Amino acid sequence: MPSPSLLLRDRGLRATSNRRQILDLLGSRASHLSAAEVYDALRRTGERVDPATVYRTLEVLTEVGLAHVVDGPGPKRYGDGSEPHHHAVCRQCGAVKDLPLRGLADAARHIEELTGLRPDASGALLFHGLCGACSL
Amino acid sequence: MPSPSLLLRDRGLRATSNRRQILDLLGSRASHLSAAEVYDALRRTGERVDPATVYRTLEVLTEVGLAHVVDGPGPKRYGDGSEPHHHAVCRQCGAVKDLPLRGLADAARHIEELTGLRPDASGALLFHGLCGACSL
DNA sequence: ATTGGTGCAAATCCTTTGCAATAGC
DNA sequence: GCTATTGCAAAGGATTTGCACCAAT
Repeated sequence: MPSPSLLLRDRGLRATSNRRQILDLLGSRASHLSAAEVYDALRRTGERVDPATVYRTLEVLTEVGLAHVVDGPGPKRYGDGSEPHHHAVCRQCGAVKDLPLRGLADAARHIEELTGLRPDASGALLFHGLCGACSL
Repeated sequence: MPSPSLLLRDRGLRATSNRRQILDLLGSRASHLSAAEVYDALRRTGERVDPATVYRTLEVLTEVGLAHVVDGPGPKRYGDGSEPHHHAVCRQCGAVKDLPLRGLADAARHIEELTGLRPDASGALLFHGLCGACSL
């Protein structure tokens, strides 16, 4: 795994402290994080950061493929940009789980043929339902 | 197809003018509509409505299964509550297309076994990508 | 030195909520 | 008549933007 600084510079982005830390954070967490959660986590480490920068950084990381977004109820959630994968999202609390399924690639291709919608590089399929905690 | 009034009363909801019109609107449009679009459409017909009522109505219709929500970039989009189906969402403009695919039900079941996430009655799978207009 | 990034503050977009008035049953 | 539903106004959460300063290359 290349260093955060290299990952950034390879895509024409400056390797600032904020960006390196956010990249680290997304890579180290199993769960997906909202912008607010990223902000809180960075501040807890003593980093001087502004919410606006967190939003801008998450956006630019997503654009260059170092992160990915998952839409759902509440705020958007962000995950790292490593291997493409699919997601399961709780319709109530917005929690996101990764789905390491290859099988769905066929379904995705099928959909592309039908609709002309070009699949994302990042996880293309989203599964909606109620997570364990919310279905009690 | 039962009348809007009946659909509503069967679920314990009062059949108000707003609700009937919103229900009609969702049923008559092929595309999915944002709350703002629903509001505009109603006002154009001369109906006296408030945005807050549109939001409340769309929420309650979704709760009782007469409508369904699709999360994506920008505002939430709402569609009718008829047969369960899947969706394709443009990551850029948020446009929603229906996918009348039965085949994906297998994928959904597979995911449920793996994650314990219980599938929605409404379309459970979301496909993300760029629509024709946005990929130019 | 240049230019991309950042903090700060303000603005915007989308949505929810409290409450008195109204309309469905 | 009782109570769900509405309009209005105000608040709230999430995100974006303008701009002067700062820092990575």
